[in-house]
Amino acid sequence: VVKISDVAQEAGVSIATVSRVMNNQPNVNGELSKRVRDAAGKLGYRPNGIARSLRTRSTAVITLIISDIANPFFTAITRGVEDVARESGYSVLLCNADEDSEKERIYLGVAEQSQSAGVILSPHKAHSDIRSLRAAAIPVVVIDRPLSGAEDSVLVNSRDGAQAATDHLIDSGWRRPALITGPKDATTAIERLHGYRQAIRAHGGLEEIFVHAPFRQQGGAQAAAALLDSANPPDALFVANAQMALGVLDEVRRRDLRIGTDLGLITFDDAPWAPFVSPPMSVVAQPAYDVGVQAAQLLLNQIKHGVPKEARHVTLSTTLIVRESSRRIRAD
Amino acid sequence: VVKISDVAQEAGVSIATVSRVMNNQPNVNGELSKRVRDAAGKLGYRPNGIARSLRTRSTAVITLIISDIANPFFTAITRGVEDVARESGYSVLLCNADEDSEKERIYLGVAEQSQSAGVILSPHKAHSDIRSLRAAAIPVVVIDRPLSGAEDSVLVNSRDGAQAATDHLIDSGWRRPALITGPKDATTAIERLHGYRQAIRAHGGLEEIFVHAPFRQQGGAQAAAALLDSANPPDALFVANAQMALGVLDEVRRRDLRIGTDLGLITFDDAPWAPFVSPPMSVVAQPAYDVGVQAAQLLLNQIKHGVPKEARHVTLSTTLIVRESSRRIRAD
DNA sequence: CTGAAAGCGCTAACAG
DNA sequence: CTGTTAGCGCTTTCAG
Repeated sequence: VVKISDVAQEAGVSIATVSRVMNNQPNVNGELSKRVRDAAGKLGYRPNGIARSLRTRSTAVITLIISDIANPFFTAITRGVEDVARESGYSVLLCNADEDSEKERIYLGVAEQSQSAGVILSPHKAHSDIRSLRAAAIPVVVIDRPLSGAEDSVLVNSRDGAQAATDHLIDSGWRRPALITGPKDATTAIERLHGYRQAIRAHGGLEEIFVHAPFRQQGGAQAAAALLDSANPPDALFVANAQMALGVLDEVRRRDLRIGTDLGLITFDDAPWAPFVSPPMSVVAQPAYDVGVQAAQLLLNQIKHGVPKEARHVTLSTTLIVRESSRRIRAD
Repeated sequence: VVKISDVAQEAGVSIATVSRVMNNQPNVNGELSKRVRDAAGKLGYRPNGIARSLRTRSTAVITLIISDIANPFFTAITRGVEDVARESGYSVLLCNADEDSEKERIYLGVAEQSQSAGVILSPHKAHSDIRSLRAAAIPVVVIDRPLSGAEDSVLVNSRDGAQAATDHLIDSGWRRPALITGPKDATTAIERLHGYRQAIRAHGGLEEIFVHAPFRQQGGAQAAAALLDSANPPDALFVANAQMALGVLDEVRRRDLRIGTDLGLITFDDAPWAPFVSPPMSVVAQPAYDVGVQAAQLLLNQIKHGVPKEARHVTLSTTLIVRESSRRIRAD
């Protein structure tokens, strides 16, 4: 592998000069500069980023740790952070924690040890351990699920969205709307539950029916099965994310239930396929791309101006998109 | 930040000893070892991975560069890679080249400069430049689209899959099946075109109808529009990936076409939503997870035993899954 | 404007 | 079994 001293020798200058031209610093004689570039080109010199990082204690990459790469919500976020990161010359390294605290811990470790310029984290559980990043003075912004509150965050108001969805189900004439939400220890799952409850309580005489399940297709399927098999099954389902919704759809089909007459359905997240399933799925859409954009901006800001003493929190809103799965069509 | 010498001082030993215990090397007195661990714990010492890498010229991370994070084919691959990488103690850094040669180039650069243990690449175009990785002696395996052939690869036989899909369309009674494939410079797009052509030619008297478009939802929509607006429109569509299929579905709906009577439809990739759209989508499924698994195994093998003189190529097969979108229902 | 030299934090001979 | 020491490849004062 060719290194800086090789180039220096080839060009007949010192390594300091090579370093200067490679970093486009001013104060270099034009002719020398050319000689260095030629030498570098000829030798195929590629600066060693590791060595540079060790010296400068910095890199131009930001680490994005998401909960589940198969979830369209997170992929949309990813695009958002990539778009703004790139504008500022940063690359983004994506880590898929896969709803697993252990994987998350590992990736947090590599982010730290690889001297990431900053990390955007969607914490798996409320007690993800960010301390080592703070100790290493690495900027952090938290997305989707809040952490201690001491760090910048961009969240979306799940609760209101859930309430709106539940209200909509009730207003559409469904009498026993149930909620399939995520695990008990996921903040978003709990927030969605709160919103659902508020709506149920606001209307009188309705029963709260809900079940916790993993934020996965399987989880949705099993939860739906449990609910539908119960003695007094719900007549409508509000599902807490798109992945689970797919599982629910599977279970619904297996039972030959007709959505719209036998069962109402609405889900969180406007997945790309939502308009095309049968019938078109009503959803409460999260501004995922925007979450990514704002998180990246917050992070870049920290990278430039240092970690702020006062954490900034931005909260985005959902929007209810009514298609057909939630409408009630009288069978009679 | 606390470094190795701080720990050494605290524990009253040399930095070499600290290094040894941190790396679980044998030949360390039990008592000293304990003292070091205590000191490290007390001080909150975290080894600096950058420095370590600089010294050892290696890391335990493998870089996976995919073409499009929103494409379920690639997310499935990702899982496969992660599962086997993790078993061997490697982390995987995911880079979304986003069907953009420039982004790909940048990520290739960070993989090299960050001394990645190896990279798995889904090349955007057939002439992606891998040379710097080879120069840096970084193991590479190529997936999905072939490169020069001089590197390990795991591909799937698109051509046969495409042929099978087209045959199926014809056998189902469609008379003017058209293909919507990817860009001209994408190998997979071309392979699928070849397969389509083979099928069309094998049956006599059929016209070849195809259009190239970006491997995106938008691309699918525009291609479908163009085809459907043409003087002599096709009666069936074979779409080259799941993303595009969503766009086609959109266009079909806009025109109020009934799939199954007005139009036959089949697509590459068994996306999670494929069974749930209306009507359930026939697909030719690629063994995506398996592609990831095999690629990771090949890579790990290279990392352990060095780059083989003879490149190994594995080719996986597709499987045709007939659901309803491709069946022809006589309107009369 | 250019070069010499001092490290960044860590590992790995090499002695002891 | 433990410590000393020489770098990994680069950036950056500090002199000249």
